[in-house]
Amino acid sequence: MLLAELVATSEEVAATRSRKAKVVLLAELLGRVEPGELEVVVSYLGGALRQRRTGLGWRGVSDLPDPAEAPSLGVLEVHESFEAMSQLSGSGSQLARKRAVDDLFGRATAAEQSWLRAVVTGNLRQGALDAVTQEAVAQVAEVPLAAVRRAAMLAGSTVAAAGAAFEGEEALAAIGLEVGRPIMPMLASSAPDVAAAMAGLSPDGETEVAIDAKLDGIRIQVHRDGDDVLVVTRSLDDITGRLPEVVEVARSLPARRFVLDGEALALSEDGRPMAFQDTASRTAQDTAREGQRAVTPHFFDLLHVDGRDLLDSPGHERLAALDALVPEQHRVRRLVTRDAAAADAFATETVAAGHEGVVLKDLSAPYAAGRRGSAWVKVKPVHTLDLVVLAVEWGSGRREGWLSNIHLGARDESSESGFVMLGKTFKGMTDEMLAWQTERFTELSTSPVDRSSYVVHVRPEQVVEIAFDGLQRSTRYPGGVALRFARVLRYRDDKGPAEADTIETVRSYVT
DNA sequence: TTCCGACAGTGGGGTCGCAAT
DNA sequence: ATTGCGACCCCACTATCGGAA
Repeated sequence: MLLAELVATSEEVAATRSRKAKVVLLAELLGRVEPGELEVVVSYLGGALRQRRTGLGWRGVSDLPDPAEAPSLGVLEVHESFEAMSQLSGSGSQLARKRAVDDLFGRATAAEQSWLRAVVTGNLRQGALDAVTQEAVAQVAEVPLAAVRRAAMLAGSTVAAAGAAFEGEEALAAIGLEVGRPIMPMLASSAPDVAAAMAGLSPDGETEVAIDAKLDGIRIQVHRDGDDVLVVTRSLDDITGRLPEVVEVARSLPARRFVLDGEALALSEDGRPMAFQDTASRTAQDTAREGQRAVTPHFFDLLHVDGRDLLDSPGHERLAALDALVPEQHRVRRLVTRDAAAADAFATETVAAGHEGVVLKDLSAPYAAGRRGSAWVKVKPVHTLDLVVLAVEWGSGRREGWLSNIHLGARDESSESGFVMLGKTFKGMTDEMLAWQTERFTELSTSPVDRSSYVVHVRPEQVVEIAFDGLQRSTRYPGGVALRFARVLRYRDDKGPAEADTIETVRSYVT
């Protein structure tokens, strides 16, 4: 199959908003794949290369040769080209990579170049990724969509499930949980507070709900098969070598084969959790450094133990098995209750102990791999500040033409401008707000609003109420701190910049 | 007919290792 | 030794489609 055929389909998919029409287009292309191309094509349709890392990013594809007049590239050729790039390392590899890019992109048409660039940078915006591709696979292979989804979650990717889908429903159904093969982790939706979460999970007030402490670390899935241990992250990246303490704990547990779900966290000497940045630093290092705190596992679910699959078992059964396997010190703190007040008190204690929040769980629900269902609901405390907009950036994609991402500052008398920047945010804005702020910041602009620069500076006059999860150390911003997960709640026209919060107030939020 | 679950898109902060300078 | 880049960790929120109620 020619890359041009795939790119043409991608363009058609992007051109329609109907998801059903996208599925039809993708299915039509999938129906034309040759044997041996299936995995590459499925991956490309979903907007991803088959290589996990190529060493190429936005910079690596920012300076391209002139495009070819006519299409000639085959999808397998493209795959092999990226495969060769992914193998490059060591001195001179950047030059070799640059040559490979020039060669590949020089043989691509203009349309193919922009598609390749989008896929390399992970920015293929065609309104269809994994889920829509799965629908197309199900349609062409004439198997139930639910079976494709389940296989994809258990095999860890849609590509892995696609081959089985074309072999038929039986091959698809044969894909189960295998110890040693990562599955997509179950995710949580969110609620504004514990009461709302309880109301959703126990509407009658009679149903018991599990409440777990939500630890602010790295999600881990731990497989053990005899002496072999595998530790993977949320995106199924293998980090076994970086977490020897976790491997040790896994080997110490009284079972031979199991799959655990949990969170890895660095604790300080007093047992309180360290800042997320410290856990992240430790888990990102290839080898431990001298004098560094260990990262310890805290498990909250058990998916398999010694031949017993628990994925489809209700939560209370999985938790019972978890409690039997894992000692308390390596389990997440948990309360089971039907009492909303008790749940709320547990959440308050948990946050006071330095944790991120809580996750409330439906005890009758199975482990829904890869889904962000309503069975798990997270609740985190939210802080707010009134900050001043210092600049705005032009948006992209559906925000093209709108001033979107705003720069946030707190009052700071010691600084020359009177404000110190704490971060940016594009979150929480409705289309109506985007339209309003585009006009408002055009009025306030002190630099050209003509797109010659993507940042537009404004007079520091507009106050905005910002929600955020906490502070983090920053080397990027002059105040030494940055907001974590900042989002807009509303613009405040009842407050002037002189009434905005100060950097001292900001610093009073303990991280 | 209305409601709501699931997706995709739009980007934020940080950390590390590596290659080039 | 520094710097820029790529890859990964954490992620919130809105708009939209299409099936469920």
